[in-house]
Amino acid sequence: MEGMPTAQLHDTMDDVATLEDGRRVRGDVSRRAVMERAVNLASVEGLDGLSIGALAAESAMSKGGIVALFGTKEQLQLATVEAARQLFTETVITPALAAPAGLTRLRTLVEAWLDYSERRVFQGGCFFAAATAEMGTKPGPVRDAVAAAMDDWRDFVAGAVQRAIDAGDLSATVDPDQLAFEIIALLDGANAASVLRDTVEPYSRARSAISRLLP
Amino acid sequence: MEGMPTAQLHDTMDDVATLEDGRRVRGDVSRRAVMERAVNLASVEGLDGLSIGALAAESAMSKGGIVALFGTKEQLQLATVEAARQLFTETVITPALAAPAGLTRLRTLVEAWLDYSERRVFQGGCFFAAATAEMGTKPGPVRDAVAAAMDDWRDFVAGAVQRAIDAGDLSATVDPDQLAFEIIALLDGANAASVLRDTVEPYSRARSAISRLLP
DNA sequence: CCTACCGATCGGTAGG
DNA sequence: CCTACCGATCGGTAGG
Repeated sequence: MEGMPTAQLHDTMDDVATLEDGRRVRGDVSRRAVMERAVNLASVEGLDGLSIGALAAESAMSKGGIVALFGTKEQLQLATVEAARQLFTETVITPALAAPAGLTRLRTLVEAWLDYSERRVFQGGCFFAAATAEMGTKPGPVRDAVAAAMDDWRDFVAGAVQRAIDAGDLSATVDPDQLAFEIIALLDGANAASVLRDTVEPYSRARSAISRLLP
Repeated sequence: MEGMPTAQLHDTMDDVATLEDGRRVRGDVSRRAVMERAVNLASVEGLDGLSIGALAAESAMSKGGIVALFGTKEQLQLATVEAARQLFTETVITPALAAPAGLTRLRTLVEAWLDYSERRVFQGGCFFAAATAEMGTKPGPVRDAVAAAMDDWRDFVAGAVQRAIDAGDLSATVDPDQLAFEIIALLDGANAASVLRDTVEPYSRARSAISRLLP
């Protein structure tokens, strides 16, 4: 490992499969296994509540091992946000992109999101709703990473609306950013109410409100 | 508002020290001074991030002093939720009750809430939005207290919608619980986006969406 | 990846 | 309300 800023490189590279000394490869496998726990722990305890010691215990690993894999706590938090972003993309974005652009894609997107929240893909409900509330008031790289992920998500929804307008499915008078704001607010409202009260009823309310917006 | 706590009456009293149980009176004064800090600390750091030591430092008091005033950390958290509830009521509910029942009251309620969030009555934005996201996944008395406060709020909004229906301002086909859900989701969505990105633009989006719902 | 250890802070108690 | 103190846990380092 001498001279190689391993932890930094890993932040931007997932698949470093073949290396001569083998340690990097095992590191990647370990990283992925630990990340699965980290992402769920953080969705319940928060990104600040995600402690190195607790993560080590849940991963059957020593604290030193976690530190060796991820570096500082802030680097661990950033890796966790990135892992959550990837899981969110696979679960929500990918199914929507498989549907034809227009109203069909928008409806698929909404259903995929509601399903993602209701199925508790993250143990504590939507990871990013929790991270937004927690980090919104705490300036720094972690907040910036969460904000960037939320910007991407909002832009994706607004883009899907624009495509629906282009396809003639929605009126040209619709403001994509405005509609995206409303859809996201209703989705997040359902997630928050469902997690707090442990009911699925809010998902019906969100579905009903959004279907009025997407005629 | 009949159940006004006696603590608030001391505000206008000059000579509290002359009461026979002098320690209790000084305790009440201290409690309210500390609570002002606690509520803001918790809105930024979260209810779990609200530590006895940090609160003591911000209050120019010893840790032992905080413990003597509030007891365990859980009791401190419960007192903080209750103090936040009172401040929310004064800031949002009271102005709405001063307006005539019906659409006018509903619009006043929405404006009071948006103003409450934008003015950062709590340092970290809406206290209850943060508390909902944080405690929703952590069963216990504190989560129950947050959920009860949110239930009261939702019922109040739904009640205001029902009054507007009764007054003939809204169609009798409107479902008060559904409309309350949508209004609250849009308000919370504006709060979350504003805190995360440090913009006021989301408030305009919420205003525009809600005014479509309240014709 | 481990053990062993560091200073700081956590919630809470004892005694005044 | 204070000081003094408790065991546990925090993030992180050293050395292997």
